[in-house]
Amino acid sequence: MEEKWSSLDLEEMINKYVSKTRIFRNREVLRHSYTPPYLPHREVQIEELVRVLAPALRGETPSNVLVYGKTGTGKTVTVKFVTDELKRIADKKGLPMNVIYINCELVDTEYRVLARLVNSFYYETGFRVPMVGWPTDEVYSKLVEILDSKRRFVIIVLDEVDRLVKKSGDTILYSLSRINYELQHARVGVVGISNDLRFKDYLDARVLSSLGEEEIVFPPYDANQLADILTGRAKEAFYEGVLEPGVIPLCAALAAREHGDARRALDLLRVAGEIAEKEHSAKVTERHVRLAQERIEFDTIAEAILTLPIHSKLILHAVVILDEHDRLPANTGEVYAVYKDLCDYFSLDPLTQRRVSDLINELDTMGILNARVVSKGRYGRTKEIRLSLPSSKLRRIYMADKKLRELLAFELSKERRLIDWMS
DNA sequence: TGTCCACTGGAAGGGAGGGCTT
DNA sequence: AAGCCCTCCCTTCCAGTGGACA
Repeated sequence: MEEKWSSLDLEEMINKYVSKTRIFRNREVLRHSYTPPYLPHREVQIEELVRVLAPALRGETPSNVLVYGKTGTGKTVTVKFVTDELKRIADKKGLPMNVIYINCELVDTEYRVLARLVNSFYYETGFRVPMVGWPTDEVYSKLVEILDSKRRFVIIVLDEVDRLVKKSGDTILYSLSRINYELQHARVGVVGISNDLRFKDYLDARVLSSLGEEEIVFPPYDANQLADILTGRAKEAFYEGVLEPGVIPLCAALAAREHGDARRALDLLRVAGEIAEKEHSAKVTERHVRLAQERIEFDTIAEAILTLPIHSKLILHAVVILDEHDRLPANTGEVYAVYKDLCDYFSLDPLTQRRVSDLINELDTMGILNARVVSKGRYGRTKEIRLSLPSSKLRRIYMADKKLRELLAFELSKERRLIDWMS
């Protein structure tokens, strides 16, 4: 084996490896899952949170609290930071405390939240609730039973709780916020984290009175604050002198434009570093940041489109076809007609217009389409549908997917018929 | 001023697909 | 195997509607 390696190959390999590690000292620091030891510009919120939750350490019932702020304002990381610390201190004091973190984007029904809560005690009970199958109230009783099996403090963190409520209503919050009344030995505090500032509007007054006892608002970061955050992380993440001076301000400025999203700022910096690394460049430059910006935008949208269910893909493509025949904005009826043709071509049963109307709304929320309800008076009330990005970009994305590529064949064989239909 | 278009979007419910207990 | 239960995706039905037009 060894004799196959010439010293030249080896030297090249070593150089490659060396140059590969020259940019990043530790790129993990730039991921949003990373909890830094210090959170700049969140001192006020940290103190608020401590004030609300710390009573648990004195053996009192902690208040429930709602945490608001847009994405990337540091809500999750701050809550994790504080609860980790509480847990550490509680452990030191020999006080039994559990912190349970649930992201409601994935766990988005009452049943699943309860099941997840029960299952988080698996290590203690050796018991698991299946992800489906049980009556919901039985899971709840089981939870109460497990919680109350001994004296303890439990902090339940529900991240993206607005999603849960929009999808499944607020009964789960109601039961959780009242759960202390059913417990003899244990005490529960709920921390709800919401991206939606109008979240309270969705809540029943009874839930609001107990869950919204305390509120903490996380304002967006401005460009200077973002720059501070990035500077702190960059020290750890990059080797010295690797970043050109304009890089951090540019990342901060771009992210500040995006409602002060620290997550986006970190992504920009990390991806810029990765691009520089791939180019074997010795430095990360502003050009790399611009490339990173482009790539992140493209990747997000491409990912979303490629994972769409087939009918949504067909609907989207119907709009693309209409666009390429200069037929935008189109209304629901027109999109539906082309969509039905596409289904026909693929030998699929078309969905009803009602359902398609909902899927169009979904594509709109994802930012792929732009659908606005308008009234055309005599000619009815409908949606005005446009693409939110050029069809050429969509085509580039299609090429990455084998099945989607078939969509491109559609026009060739059906073009004449479509043109007939349109005139 | 009323009519009427082309839908919208809520409500209810079906049924397939998952999984439980007995 | 039978009898439940939950979720997801979808259909069916339908009252409601903003505004151009007669």
